[in-house]
Amino acid sequence: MSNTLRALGKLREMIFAGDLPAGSNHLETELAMQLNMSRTPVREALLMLEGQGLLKLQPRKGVRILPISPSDMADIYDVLTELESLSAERAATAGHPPSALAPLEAAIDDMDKAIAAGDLDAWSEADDRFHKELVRLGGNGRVQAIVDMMSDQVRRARAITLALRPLPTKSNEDHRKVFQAIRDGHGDVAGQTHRAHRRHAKEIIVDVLEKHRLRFI
Amino acid sequence: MSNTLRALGKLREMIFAGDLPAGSNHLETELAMQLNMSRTPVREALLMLEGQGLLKLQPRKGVRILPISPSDMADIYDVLTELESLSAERAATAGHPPSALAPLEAAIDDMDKAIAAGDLDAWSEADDRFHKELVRLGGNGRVQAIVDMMSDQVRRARAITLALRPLPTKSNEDHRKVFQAIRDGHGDVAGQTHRAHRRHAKEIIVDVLEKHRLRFI
DNA sequence: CCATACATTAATGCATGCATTGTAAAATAC
DNA sequence: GTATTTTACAATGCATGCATTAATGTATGG
Repeated sequence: MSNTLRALGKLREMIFAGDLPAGSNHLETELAMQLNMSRTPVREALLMLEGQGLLKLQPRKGVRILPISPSDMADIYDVLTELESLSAERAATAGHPPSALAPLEAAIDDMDKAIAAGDLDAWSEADDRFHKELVRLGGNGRVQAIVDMMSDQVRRARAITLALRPLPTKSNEDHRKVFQAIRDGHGDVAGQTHRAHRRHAKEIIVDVLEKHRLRFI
Repeated sequence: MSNTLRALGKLREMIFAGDLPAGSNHLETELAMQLNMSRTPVREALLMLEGQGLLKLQPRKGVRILPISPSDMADIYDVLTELESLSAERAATAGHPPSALAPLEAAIDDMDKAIAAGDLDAWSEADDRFHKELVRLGGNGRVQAIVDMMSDQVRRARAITLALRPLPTKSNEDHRKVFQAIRDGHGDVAGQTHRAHRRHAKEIIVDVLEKHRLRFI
């Protein structure tokens, strides 16, 4: 495995773990020291991460880890809403055999269990799985790539927002409705239900972020 | 201006101009020679272009310019459809002053003129302008970035498809309907009209690509 | 004659060093 | 004391060179 890829992974971890907090600046040389390699592979990794919107290379000022404002989060949620809803619609009309939908249902079941147990981490993991599986079933590779990228950004915010908002006990009813629509081949229903669900979730998240003045995440 | 950015621009031009045809492979060293700079900035530009989905770095085989299959084009159109329709909806409810909508209407007028004159290039340019302006009015920066990226890929295909399909004389009626809905603040109408318009356009393009067996673009 | 193993070649991954340039600090003038 | 100019420093952009490694061709054995 190449050093560039190692640097890419490590830097992502460091960003998500908060070792490189949003808004902070870091010099290429320092990062290379920390990662124990030369500047070249680090620089290459940084260019990729810049393309993914996680940071910005600012000559002579170091790389700036980009903060996510409530308005950014609203933009991201809007993109996710549309692309996931499209995926739900396509998943419903793609003619997937019932067995292909099992992972989706499993994710919903796991969310129910996590809610019953009050386990935020488990819920969060199962929710990720649900959305990822939904998009996979949609069958559009570009949608998957975009959603993956945006989900990364949301994940940075969720660690904070999860603790600040009520456990989403009701949201799983929506997930189940979407699942049933997909299973029954009702594309329009699947898409519209998911869109409504997501637009509602967006309101809640953005509200939380604004109330707590969480400008930096 | 940095060599990396120059390389980025030049390589893009070369791809769109067909100097680097889809499916072809090129060595870093050769590209560096052609661009009259060292491998480092070329390599950095190539990494960015890889992130944008225009090519793939294949160790020991050179960079491969990615072809776009009809199925790829279908995927891209689906993404554009959803994100542009969202933009139309948001543009309608954003409370833009009428003056802000002038460029949009101008683009539509120019398309009418181009159709009347049978000028394919002028129509293509005005159509680009319409879509770009629509997304700008939608006010979501991430949507703009994604649409820009995907539009690049469509542009590679259009040079071919434009000559193969009938002049889209009817499509401008749809554009005008979308414009009116935005002007009148009817978000739902704007979004749904644009979505229907785009889904129709997708069918035509994908049909053309498949009929002509245009696997590589 | 075919398959497998080895050798050769060349492209890439990466380290390193240097020139450029932006920034900040210091000094000078007002 | 403040503002402006100059100077010095240091981070980056990029060229270069080397080691690694994969692909191709060759040779040998079955």
